[in-house]
Amino acid sequence: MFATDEYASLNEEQIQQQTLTIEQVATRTGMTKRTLRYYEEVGLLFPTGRTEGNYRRYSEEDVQRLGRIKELRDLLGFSLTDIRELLLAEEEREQIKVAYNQETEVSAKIAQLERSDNLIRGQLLLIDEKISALEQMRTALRVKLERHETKRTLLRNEEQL
Amino acid sequence: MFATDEYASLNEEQIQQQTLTIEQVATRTGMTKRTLRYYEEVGLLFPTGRTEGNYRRYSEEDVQRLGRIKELRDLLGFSLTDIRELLLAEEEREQIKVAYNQETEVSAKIAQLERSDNLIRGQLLLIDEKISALEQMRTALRVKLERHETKRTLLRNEEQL
DNA sequence: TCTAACCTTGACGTAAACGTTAAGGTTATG
DNA sequence: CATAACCTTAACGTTTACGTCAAGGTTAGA
Repeated sequence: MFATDEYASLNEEQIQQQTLTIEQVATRTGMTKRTLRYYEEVGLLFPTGRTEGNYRRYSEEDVQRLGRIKELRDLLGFSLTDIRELLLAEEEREQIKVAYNQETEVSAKIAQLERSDNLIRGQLLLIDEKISALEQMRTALRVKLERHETKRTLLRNEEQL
Repeated sequence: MFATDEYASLNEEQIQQQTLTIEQVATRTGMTKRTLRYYEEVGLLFPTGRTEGNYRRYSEEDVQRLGRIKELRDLLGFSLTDIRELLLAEEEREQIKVAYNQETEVSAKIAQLERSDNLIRGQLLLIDEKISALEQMRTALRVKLERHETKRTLLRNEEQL
């Protein structure tokens, strides 16, 4: 009764303190305001709310999601379309989870889990592929460093003579 | 005397068998001819030779390099500009290696190695960053799979009752 | 030597991912 | 309540990484 009414007890001003303007989100995430609007345009991130005057208001969750998006974009080089699908897959899993919790029959519950697992395994394949390619590159570079180290040791011995 | 004249003993036809047309390279690498021409335009890959009539002729090395480029582009999501710089850094290391071999003074040789190492370490940082981001994602997904496995076991036990 | 099947260099087109005004509405603050 | 500072949508501009003709030259094979 107390926990569930947690938000109902907040007034306007307090609610506004919970949310962020587009400017605040932009500086916090290192993205531009244009980018945030664009991401909404292409269905990547809809801010949680809008003010009376139609100003965007972002929640902490929104900021989290933006972080995810940036990671997928910058570090992993996914296209925005790819990212949207990845995040959609996650949301789909969330839905499956809800359905799972509401399901009473055990065999149906197990089936939901299987469906979810398939989505996860698809993503794991993508990731594994990238990781092994990167590890190969890393190994190659490390081998070069080691060879240089060996050469340096030889040179220093030579110097001693 | 035999090994150094290896290529001089080949006639026109045999040389042509060593090289590949743009079409052949395209099919082999899974890229389009347009892409190959574009990569030359932006300074990413210059085919080893040209025929009398100005047709591009690619060597096996060229194909290797294209493979590298494709990997960096598709798997790691680097831009063509990034890739050009990465490959340039590698070529720079090659140059340092040559200078290194021609250098007689030990301290200078060691300095060359250091220069080369710095380039390598820069690339390693980039790669490590990407790998750890990917590993985090992988771990998160695997944890989910395990949780599902646990749930399944519980459900099956429940069924037995 | 002739011709079909290649290749060449322009040059214009396109999708993705934003950048940049422009014209006007909203909000916060003295 | 005025107004500076912020926000909105709309619309056109830009860069990257190619796709797609077009007009003409080259090559390989009968």
